[in-house]
Amino acid sequence: MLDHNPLIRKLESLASLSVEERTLLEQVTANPVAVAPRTDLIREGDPPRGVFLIMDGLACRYKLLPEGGRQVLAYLIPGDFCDLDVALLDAMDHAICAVSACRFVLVPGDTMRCLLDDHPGIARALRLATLVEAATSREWLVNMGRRTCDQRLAHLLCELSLRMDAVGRTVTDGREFPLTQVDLADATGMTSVHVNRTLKGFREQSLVEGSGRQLKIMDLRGLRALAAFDPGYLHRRALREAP
Amino acid sequence: MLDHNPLIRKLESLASLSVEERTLLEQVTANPVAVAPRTDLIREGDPPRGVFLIMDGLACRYKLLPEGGRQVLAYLIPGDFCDLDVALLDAMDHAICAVSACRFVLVPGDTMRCLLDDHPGIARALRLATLVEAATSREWLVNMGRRTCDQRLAHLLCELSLRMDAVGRTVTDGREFPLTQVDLADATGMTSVHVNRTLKGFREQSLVEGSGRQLKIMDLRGLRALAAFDPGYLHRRALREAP
DNA sequence: CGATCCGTTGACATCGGTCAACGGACGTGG
DNA sequence: CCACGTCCGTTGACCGATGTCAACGGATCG
Repeated sequence: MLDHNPLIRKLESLASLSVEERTLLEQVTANPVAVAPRTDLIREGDPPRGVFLIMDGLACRYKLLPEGGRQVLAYLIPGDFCDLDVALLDAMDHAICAVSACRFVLVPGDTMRCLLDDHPGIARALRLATLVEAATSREWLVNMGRRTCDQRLAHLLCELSLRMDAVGRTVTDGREFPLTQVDLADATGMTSVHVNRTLKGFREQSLVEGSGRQLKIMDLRGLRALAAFDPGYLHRRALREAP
Repeated sequence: MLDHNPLIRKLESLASLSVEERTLLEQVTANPVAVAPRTDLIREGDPPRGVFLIMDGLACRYKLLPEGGRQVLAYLIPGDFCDLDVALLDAMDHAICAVSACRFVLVPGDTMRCLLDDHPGIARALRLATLVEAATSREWLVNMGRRTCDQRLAHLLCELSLRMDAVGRTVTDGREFPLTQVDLADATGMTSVHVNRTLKGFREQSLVEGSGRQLKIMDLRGLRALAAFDPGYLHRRALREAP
């Protein structure tokens, strides 16, 4: 019963949807836009134009620093969306960028209001998903504040592989890993040089194989142990007893 | 026209409320509960019992690590509340603790639903406040990932002083600073030893005076410059041109 | 064919953590 | 009222994890 539509698949894992609700979601997501890797969907300071909904590929939220650095704040995978109520703000406080080639839908504020106000099942699932994103953001904070670089990187890999697997888009099997070492560094508060060294260490411990687009997780248990990864914050019962 | 009720004061700064809406909020917040410093309002793993609404004092969200560390995820000041939709989750993924003596209200799920569904002005303001909290959480991520310890600590002090001032509860005037150096360390991913050294540096540069409960910000501009503090993420127009 | 991006590696510097000790403030119980 | 324990702030000595700088090679693309 796994839907091919990542949004519906994700929402069904969080709440049950009626047939009409599913149909409505199909309609809303019917005509995604494709963009090339490294395309900004929206930049910091821009007025929000609606809710971005990722249908395919990998995107990220990020902020640039005056001194030139970049901090990745979250990865958005198929089925993810940016804040439901962005329309209430007059300016984005961060940017959203396609990391790999992406397909996405831009849902206008009116449509969102309709989804949220007139469709309790959808509203419930969307709000739940938002809570999970907030929890993920908090977990990243723990990661940055209290873990070593080894652990941070391992944690990110665990989270990414788990979330991607959950929408049927495995990326850590050695064929299509979408992140460069610079991306990993910007997400974990590390240097790309140190990401490289850390991955080398992982390879020596047989935790991963390959590198670049061929990165492959060989020992998920090992990575999880290293990172003290506890998937509870993702609030997916199905994931708690995942391998 | 500044209300004494911190919730109403905060929400009025985000959206306009009708007279009935204000009255309703007065009712909801009429009987706060007082707790001693260092009391947990709710712990990680507990089922949510409603929405906590801070009326007085300072609280924080935090997580404990298996290895024994603690990461503070956010500070909640008067007028702040935890996630509006927590009722949808079956377990808290983090804890909430009173840092100083606090007064708070626990708003039941039903009451929240009523506030959100039947009172558009309140709903709008509450959702906006939630977006600001998410933005703050992201800014903390930037802080942890891309700034030096000096900057991190300065940034936290700037944010705290700005937010507290906005609800009329100045804490950085040398009389009632509520955080210990351990608290500051747990929030910034530092060691309390290093917080101490960093504050000493701030004193030597005349950025602050005193320490402990007497910490006093002497040169807010200097701290802001050091931290590259840009209050835009707080989305308060009134704050952008603050001193 | 040159430019560019990305991964890789080595040498070196340093920020910030660890460990340890101490003293003052405060509260509590005898 | 005193003695003690505890929490918090403070400081010094030490060291290791991680950043910085620099160079190089392979892949990809126009």
